[in-house]
Amino acid sequence: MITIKQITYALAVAKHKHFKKASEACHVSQSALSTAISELESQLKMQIFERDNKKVLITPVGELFLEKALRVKMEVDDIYQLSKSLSEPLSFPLSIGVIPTIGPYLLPKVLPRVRAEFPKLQLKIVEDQSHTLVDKVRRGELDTAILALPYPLENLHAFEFWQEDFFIVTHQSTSYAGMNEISSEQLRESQLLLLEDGHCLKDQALAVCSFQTGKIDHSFSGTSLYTLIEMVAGKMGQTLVPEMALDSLLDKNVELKAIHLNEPGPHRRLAFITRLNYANVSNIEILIKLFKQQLA
Amino acid sequence: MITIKQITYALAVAKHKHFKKASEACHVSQSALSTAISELESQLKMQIFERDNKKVLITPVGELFLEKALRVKMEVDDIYQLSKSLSEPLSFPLSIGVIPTIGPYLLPKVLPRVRAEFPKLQLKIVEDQSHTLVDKVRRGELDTAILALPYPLENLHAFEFWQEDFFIVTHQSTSYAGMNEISSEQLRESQLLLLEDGHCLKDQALAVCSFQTGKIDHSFSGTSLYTLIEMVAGKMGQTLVPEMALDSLLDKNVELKAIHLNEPGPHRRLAFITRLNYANVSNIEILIKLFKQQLA
DNA sequence: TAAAAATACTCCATAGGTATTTTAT
DNA sequence: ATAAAATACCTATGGAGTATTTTTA
Repeated sequence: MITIKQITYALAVAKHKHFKKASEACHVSQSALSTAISELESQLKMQIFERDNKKVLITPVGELFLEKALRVKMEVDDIYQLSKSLSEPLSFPLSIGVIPTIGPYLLPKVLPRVRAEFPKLQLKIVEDQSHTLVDKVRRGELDTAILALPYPLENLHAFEFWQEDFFIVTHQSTSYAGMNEISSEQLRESQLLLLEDGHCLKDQALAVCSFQTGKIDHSFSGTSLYTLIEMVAGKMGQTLVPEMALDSLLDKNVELKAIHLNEPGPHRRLAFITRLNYANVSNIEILIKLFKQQLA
Repeated sequence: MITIKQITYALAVAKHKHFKKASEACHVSQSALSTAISELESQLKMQIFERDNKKVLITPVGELFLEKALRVKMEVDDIYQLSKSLSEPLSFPLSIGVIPTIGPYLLPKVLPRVRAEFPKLQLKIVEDQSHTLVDKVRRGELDTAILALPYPLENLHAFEFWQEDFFIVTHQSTSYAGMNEISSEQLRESQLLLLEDGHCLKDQALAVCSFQTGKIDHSFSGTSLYTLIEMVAGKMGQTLVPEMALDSLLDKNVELKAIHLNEPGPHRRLAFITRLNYANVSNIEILIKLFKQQLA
């Protein structure tokens, strides 16, 4: 099997038309280069160079060989180039999954900064529900995904980077509207509007308001937080949204009021998940650092 | 420096998604392949595969690497292909120089056969005078050249393949026209028409008719045998042509007569010349065999 | 005779093999 | 417990160096 080294040496000889000069350019002895070329020629059963003590000529087949050899060399150089560019962090494609109750609110806050800091980074964002994202991460279709915990994760790493409380969004006309804090207990009698099945936010909301099962009208489950907010504006009940979503959801609905849900502990924790042996944890860590800075 | 072997192994792993199967495909042990991949990854400072005891995944950078690696592999395969095709003789480009007093008469006789026998052969034919061709062969611009000997050749191989006599072409109206043989002595009084300086045929003709110098009118030197024949047809004198040129020169000039020049020994010997260390002498020998068959 | 490539010879790095260990399911 | 990759360890090949020889212009 021929080697890249042989090819490199052959190209040097072709360039310098001189074995000694070529060997110096390759930082090896004349002997080493000479035997490498001989070996190459005998392996390929072709004479690439015609040489005597005065000149080095390239044979017609040598010309053909060198043409191909040069292309090999360039491709190999490309590989080294790739390797080098990777020593710079986040300079290669990264695919990130994100759930619908995080993506639209988190990414606009953080991605501009990411793009500014790592202009070479090619980001592929996939929005889907947690279970789909977990599958994709497991199968290697995604490098990582941003989920809201608690969520059952087996054999995956979770890199938590943020935590937040829930807020109850209600209409100004309800009796809750004057409150600044509310407990789940106080919501016992209210109509809670939730996302449809599959959204982890629904399960997390139910977990926080564990008493609620009877009071939830599943016929009103929404497909996104925006639709839920529209329903709240239509006085059909209350809903529960994560803190980071408040700004974009409420900015033009002046008749709506967000009330902090006063329950012990954070309600959801945001985390990057990866396979246990994912290659570029360091990049995730860099992203997390940036995310924290932007969210603060 | 990474090796083609490492690249081959990596491509096999990417294909089989399994180290053991890949190692079998490469006819090496799992251990050898495993260490080769590790070494490749550490040299490139990138993780190409993510592996555990159940699965092998390709990392995003691995994907980039493998893309380039595949191109390298294909180019290298091309080189092996080239090597293989060379084991078939005359399957690669060959440049041949030929002098004007040989080319137009010899090549139409032999090249059709050559093309039939070696359809892959790409022939580049250069027509020029001997001294130019010798230079080009020496500099490696031509693989070989077909010359007429005697000709001074230093440090070149001559592969003689044919020899022929000269004929005197004269007009039917001259006193020579009835003869079948003629000696140079009998030409002493005739007006010889020769090619201009630089054509070896002129020198060879002079050598055969060594006495002639006084009787040659250099103001009539021609640029090709065809022009000389036209001058003979115009009754301006006689000329001397090699045997192989007779057919095409005389076929429509019924008023001309060719007379064998009766001098001891062949008048010119045709030979391929090459550099002493030319790579593909075997191909020249194959050509010579074909040429002889076709000329006989 | 001189300049250049080839060769002889030695040494060391490394590729490859077998056997074993580690690891995660 | 099992399947798979990693590792330890040994061997042998081959690549690289220095010194020398061959070659031919």
